[in-house]
Formats: sequence, C-alpha cells, structure tokens
Amino acid sequence: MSDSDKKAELLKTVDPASLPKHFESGLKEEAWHEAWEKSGLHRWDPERPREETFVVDTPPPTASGSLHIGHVFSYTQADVMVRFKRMCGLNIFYPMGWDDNGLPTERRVQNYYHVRCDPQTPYDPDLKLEEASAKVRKKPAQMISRPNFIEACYTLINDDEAYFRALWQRLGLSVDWTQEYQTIDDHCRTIAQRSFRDLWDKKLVYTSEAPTMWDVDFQTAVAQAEAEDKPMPGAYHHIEFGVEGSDASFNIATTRPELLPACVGVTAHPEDERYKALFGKNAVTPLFHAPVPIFPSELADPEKGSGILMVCTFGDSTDVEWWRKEGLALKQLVGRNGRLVEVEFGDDLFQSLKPEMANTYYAELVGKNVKQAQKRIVELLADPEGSATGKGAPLQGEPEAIEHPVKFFEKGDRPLEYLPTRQWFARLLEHKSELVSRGSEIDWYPPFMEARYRDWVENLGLDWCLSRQRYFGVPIPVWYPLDASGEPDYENTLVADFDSMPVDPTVDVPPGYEADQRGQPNGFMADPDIFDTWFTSSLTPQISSHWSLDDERHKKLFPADVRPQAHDIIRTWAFYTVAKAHLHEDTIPWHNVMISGWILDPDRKKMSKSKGNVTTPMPLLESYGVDAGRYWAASARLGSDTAFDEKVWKIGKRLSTKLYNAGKFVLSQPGEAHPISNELDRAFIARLQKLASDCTRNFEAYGYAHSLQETESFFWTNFTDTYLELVKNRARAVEDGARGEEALASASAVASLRLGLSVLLRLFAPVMPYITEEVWSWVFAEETGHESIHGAPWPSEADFEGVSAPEDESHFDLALSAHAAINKAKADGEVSMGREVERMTLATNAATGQRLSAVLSDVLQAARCQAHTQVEDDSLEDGVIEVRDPVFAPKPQKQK
RNA sequence: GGGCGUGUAGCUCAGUUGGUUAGAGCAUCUCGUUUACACCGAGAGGGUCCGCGGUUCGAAUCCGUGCACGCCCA
Repeated sequence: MSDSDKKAELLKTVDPASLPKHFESGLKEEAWHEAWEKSGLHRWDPERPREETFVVDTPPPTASGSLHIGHVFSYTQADVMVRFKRMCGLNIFYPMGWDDNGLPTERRVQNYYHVRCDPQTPYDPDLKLEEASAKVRKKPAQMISRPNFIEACYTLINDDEAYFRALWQRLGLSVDWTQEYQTIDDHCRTIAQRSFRDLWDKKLVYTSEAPTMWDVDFQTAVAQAEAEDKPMPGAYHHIEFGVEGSDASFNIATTRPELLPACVGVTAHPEDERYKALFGKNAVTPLFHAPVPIFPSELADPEKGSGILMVCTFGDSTDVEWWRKEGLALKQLVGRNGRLVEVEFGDDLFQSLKPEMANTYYAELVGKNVKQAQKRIVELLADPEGSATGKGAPLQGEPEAIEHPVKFFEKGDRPLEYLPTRQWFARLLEHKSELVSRGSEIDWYPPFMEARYRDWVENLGLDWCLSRQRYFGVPIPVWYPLDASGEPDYENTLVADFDSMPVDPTVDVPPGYEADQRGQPNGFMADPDIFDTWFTSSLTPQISSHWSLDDERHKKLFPADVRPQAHDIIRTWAFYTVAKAHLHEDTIPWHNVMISGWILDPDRKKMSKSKGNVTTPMPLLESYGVDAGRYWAASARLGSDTAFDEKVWKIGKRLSTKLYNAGKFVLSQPGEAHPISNELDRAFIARLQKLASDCTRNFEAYGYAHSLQETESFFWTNFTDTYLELVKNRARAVEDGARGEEALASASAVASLRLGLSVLLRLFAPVMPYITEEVWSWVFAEETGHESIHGAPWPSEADFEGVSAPEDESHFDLALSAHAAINKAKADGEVSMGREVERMTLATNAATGQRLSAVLSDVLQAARCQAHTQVEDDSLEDGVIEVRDPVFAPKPQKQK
C-alpha cells in the first residue's frame, strides 16, 4: 500500500439491505416536515441584512373557499422558487396569511348555519349554532345579532384554516409558520385602519353620495374590480314617447322598461337627422306622462335600436354619466333591497302631466322586484289609455329578444343596480398614469402579464369604492358629528387617531366626545361600514413588514422581492397592492411578480364547484406522494394554463422511485476517497457542470419548469440509464480486490457517481423536497455538514473545483453511443441486456475509433463483452459506431 | 368589438438568438428478469409543426392574413 492510500479516508456508505424496498412517502413526509419545523430551517433571521434576504409576499388564501388542485399548483410553484433561493444562501422571509375577512366568510356562515345577521337583534351570549340540516334549511334563516354572527364567523374560519394549514404543511411549503396572520386579526385591522388614516391625511380618500354599483341580495356596494359582465337574455322593448306641445312622437328601444317611471331624459346622437329637431324640447313618457328633456349626446349610438333612447336613474353606467353631465333629476326607483320604492307622481321631482293616471299605473309596480315589475309594466304598456300621444298602445310590436352583457357582482346572483348611497372612495383615477409606470418598474414573469395589468389600469372608470355595508370585516375608523337635529354632518368627518388603532367606532368613542353622546343631537354616530376586503389584502407586504409599527423590520422586508399569484386577480390583488404602495410610500410593493396559470379540467374548461369538475388534492397526494404532485406543478411554466393530467403525477412518482434506487446504489459503493481522474468520469462531470449552470440560469429567470425538465432528462439519459451502467463494474472493482491503478480508477468512478448524485439531488431538491432529503440524509448530510439538503448550497463552480477538465468532452457521448449500439444489437438479437457477448466487431471511421479507445474498456465491461475486433470503415460518419456480427454467449443456466 | 395567450406524435408538453434527419414522457408494438430499481430495462413504429401568403440560401421559429380554443376588458 502506498502512503497516499493509507491516508485516504474511508467513504461513508449506506447498507441497501437496511433500507425499505420502496420510498414510503406518507410516513416520510410527516417525519421530514417535523424535522424541518424542529430545526427552524424555514425560519427568517431578522438579524441578517436586506441584501441577503428574499422576501415573499405570499397570497393569503380565502380559507372559506373550496380547496382544489389549483391551490397545490400555484403554491408549489412559489415554494419551488423559494427553496431555490434558500439553497442560494438567502435568508428567506416566507409568511402565510389567511384572507378571512369579508363576504366569502359571511356567505359561508350564512349557508353553513342557515342564519342571517340582523343588527337590530340583541346579542345572545348563550347562542349555540350547529350545521344546518336539510330540514332546517327549508325554513327561513334564523336571525342572529351582529356580535353572534361575528362569533360564528370566527369559529368557522378557524376550522377552515386548520384544514388549509394541514395541506400546506403536507405539501412541504417551506413557510415560516411563526409569521402567520389573519386579515381579520388585530394586527391587520391596525395596518388597514392606519392605511386609511394615512390616505385621509394625504387627501386621497373621500366620502360622497353618488350612484354606486349595488348588489341587492348582499345589500352592499361593490367596486369596479368586483363586477363582471355576464351575457344574459334580454329584449328590446319599443316604446312610443310623445313630445310636449306637439303631435310628434318617436319610439325608443330599451331593455329595461321597468325603469320608465325613473326616466329623466331622452337622448340621440347630435348628427342624427331623425331627431335633430327634437333637441331642446321635452319628451313625454307614456303611462306616467312625465316631461323630460331631449338632449344630444355623442354616446348615443345611431345604429343601436332606434337611435334614440331614454335615460333613467339608473339603468347602467352611461345613465350615470348623462345624469351627471346634464344635471338631470334623480328619480331613484330601485331600493336597496331591489324592490321598487314608493313614490308620488305630481310633486316637484316626479313631475307628471297626468299625476292621477301616473299614480294609478305606478301602484301596480310598487313593492315588486325588478323582474316582476318588468313583467307587469310590459302588460301596462299594452294599454292604449296610457299612451302619451293618444295613438294607441305605447308598446310597439313584440319585444325583440337579444343577448346582452349585464353587470353582476362576481359573487352575486342578480344583476347589479346603480344606487345613490354614501360611500368611501380612494382617488385612483388621477393616478392612472403613475400606476401604469409603477407596473413597468416591476419585472413580470411571464412578461406579457404586464399587459393585463396595464390594460386594466388604463381602462379604470371609477375611483375605488372601499366601503361595504357588511359585518365581518375591518371597520372604517370614522365617526360623524350629529347636528342639533341629530342629522350627521358628513363634511366634518372624525377619523380615529393613528395611535388609537385598531378601533371599532361602534364601540369606541371619538376624541372630544363622551360615550353617552352616541346617537344624540350634537353628539356623534359611527360609520357602520367595513372596508372592502381588498382594502386590507392590498396591504399584505405591509402587514408582513409591520409598516408603521416597526420601522427597522419594515425596512428589511419592504418592498418585497416577489409576489406569486394567479392571473385572475391581477386587476384586484396585484393592482390594489401596487396602488397602496404607491400612495403610501411612493414606491413599488415588490420587485418581481410570478403569475401562475390555471388548472383546467381535462376538457380544458375552468374548474368550478358549480360545474362539478373540481379535483381535490388529498387523495392524489396520498396515492402518488407529495413529490409527485409537486413535480406535476413544477412541470408547468408560469402563466400557462394547463389541463389536468394524472399521467404527469405518475411520471413524478416514477422519478421519485428512480432517485431512491439510484441513491441506494451509488451510496452503497464502498471505497476510499480519491480524486476523479478517469477520462470518462471527467467527461461526465463536465456535462454535469454545464447542466448545473443551465439550471441556475433558468431558475434565476423563474424558469423552474425548464430547469426541472433538463435535470430530469439528464438524470435519466446521462446518469441512470447510461453513465451509471458504464461505470458500475469499475466502481465495484475495489470490492472485487482491485489494487493500485485499478483501485484509483475504481475510486474515481465512485467519487464521480457520488458527485453526480449529490448535484442532481440538489437540482431536484426545490421540486421534490422529500425524496431528495431522504437520500441526502443517508450520507451527504454528515459528509457535508449540511444536515438538510434544503440548507445545502445550490450546485455551483465550487462543486467542480477539484475535478480537472476531460481531454475531450465528447468522449462521454461516444461512450453512450457505443453502449447504445451494443444494446441495439442485443435487442435485435432478442437477448437480454445482461447476456454476455462472446465476440463482435466494432466498426467506426478512423478518427472515431481513436477517440473511442479512451472510454472503450468501460463500454466493453458494461456490455459484458469478452472479445471484440475493431475495424475502420471511413464510410461511417463521425461518432457513429456499428456493431457487426455479434455472437452472444448461451443463456446461463438458472441457479437454484 | 379591443387586448393578451395558445395551436407541434393518439394524449400531456419541450423546442433558446431562424441552421443537419423536429424532441421527451405517457400510450401502442416487439423483446428482455440484469445484484440500484419490474414502481425496471432495451428496441421499434408514430408528425401537412392549425390553414394560406410572404421574407430568407434556409422557417415550427420572423412578418402578414385567416381559422379554432382559452382568458381579460368593453
């Protein structure tokens, strides 16, 4: 034995017999999750500087929503990036929140317990609620007090959140669970209310009574971002109007005849010859005989209907525009509950040339909902008595059926109405261009998603309505003084002080007042409303950074590095978050946005509860293992919608199994530590090095899917199926008694296999945290001193420093080709790959033959070739190896 | 109607700045049990790269146009 041999360190190995036959994913997932929690691996270190920190602005899921496979998809994609950054040595700040305030929770509570909140009902401290049975659901909902309702909300969200938390932990999201929050908790209330106060001080919020989109079932205002168009069947009703002081008449076309009593004007295009003569005159409505002004407007489309139309308060957003611009009367017809309110024709507002007739007709409509009222008024319009001209029934012909877009609250069941109500707004319209440029300061992945953001901002038509007439949310921290007659004075709003927050204005008293002045003349009243949920969730970066509460922490965590989210909420969550950061601190909220695609069902349809095509994750995770699910999620590039395909989970599981087995083999090879010296080994390492640098480049551009694909393909085609087979015999030589040069060559193979495995495991680690951790723990944990692979360094130049470059990198491909050529010969001969080759001829051109000699011995050993002849055939192309006249040994007898 | 995206093997998807004969996995067929792995391996077949037109020595890739699908917005 030489001196160097004596000094050589014996490698730590694993005994394959001691390991279970298969990777037991369920058991191991639980065990590793516990280990990670215990070691604090995912914990943020507040002591390290900002430059070394990677801050994630995690989406707080709506815990009351249904859990489906799309969650696994997008949250995994974020976690894969986080795990990469952690291995790059960054101090990860990865919090988790629950978006539990607001309407989704209320709705779930209403359904689950079959209750409704009634602010007039007194609090019942002994109230016990149970999940409503089918029988109970048939009866009217139980009315409960506001505090009882809010208690019920808390009970339910805690259950829902526990369920989500369990999934996240199972999924292996490397979240720092010490940084958990709920958007309803006191901390978030404080941040949200302070946000309001800050905007108030900057004169960026205001209250006004203005027509606002209103959901008649939830009885709350909604913002532009929450409204969506749905195609609905409707019908043009052609109705004859008269002209005051003349025999003239014209027909308007409307889809909302029930708003005829609220008609406040008539308009047509200024260039429309048919109606030019009418501008400046008054029209007279049928049935109600109300005189209303006829005015020109560019917004009237001469091609649509008859080209002339009635303006009502309010049929749609254009009505609001005309009403504002022309200073028209406000005849509000639809009440907050969606029913037609009582009005009296003949007074100053509801003018009528025939008040008695008008009131008789209107009596048929009052109290009806919009749909019922429409049905009735169409009947009334068939009455010739109601005509404004005396020329017969006002309704001209049959209604003409059409399909047209109707605005709905995204969570609502009936069309939105426009109601003038007092609401709070944030000034966004005047900041549109700045918000567009903020968008371009952010790096979007994929880049085209920025266009979605920009389009939305550029098309904003309304300021942000941020008050909601609901219960379970953050209260608007505002009171109004009451004058001597007890009427609120909205001009002198009392906004809570920064330091007093969080406040509940329905309980707390504004500065300068006493509690007993609540509701009294010259006293005060609370604003009863809560914030739009987005008002709070647009502050997630500030909630995590403790904005306004801890400056030092805030500086370390804001702006964040990345916002992961899906593309459906660019107009809401992403947009409002950018707006808040801009308005509060004149900056962007994060430097990067990664936008996940959606999971569609196998027919490429959106998954939704109502369609019944939702896939739930737990059973899949149970049968394929978490790593397989993560593999599926990480196979999809950012931004691309993907049809759900269980096959991909199967492939993930196969990969996990292969890693387990390859790890078992490589790490069971005994030997001493020696450098990688063999040419084939060095050529392999050169390839590996290139792979590692490609993966790093891809990951840095959020191309985790590309990295995974390359790693997987390398692992299979350059490692397990080939390189590993080629060097297997050489690696085992030491066991078989090799000495001297042979022993060093053997050690080179073992070292190279181990380096290959170590690098590949780390490249896979962000995607498949469990199997890679398992294999890592056998040997590498101790050997490297990095107890967890997820705390080990991402593969870099440092891993390859001790390995000298091969003479010729292409030796690797050549060895693979030779191996493949012999395999093909065996396949053609219908013998097993393990069959010995007694003799064969290898044909190559001269140059290839020369190069082949550098790696031939491994190839021949792997192919179990006893004898061979090499011939030159210059008709063969470079790199091509042909096996000629192979003679296989007889099949060995089976041994008992 | 406007914007964005997608269209490649039976299926799910790669395909970089234009560059040999367009790839992978699954599925199919044939063969093979070998001491890491049968939750395996070897081999084979399978393509009008949505259509049309253009730029170019050369187009899945660039340009124009049409079609289909999805999403966002009117």
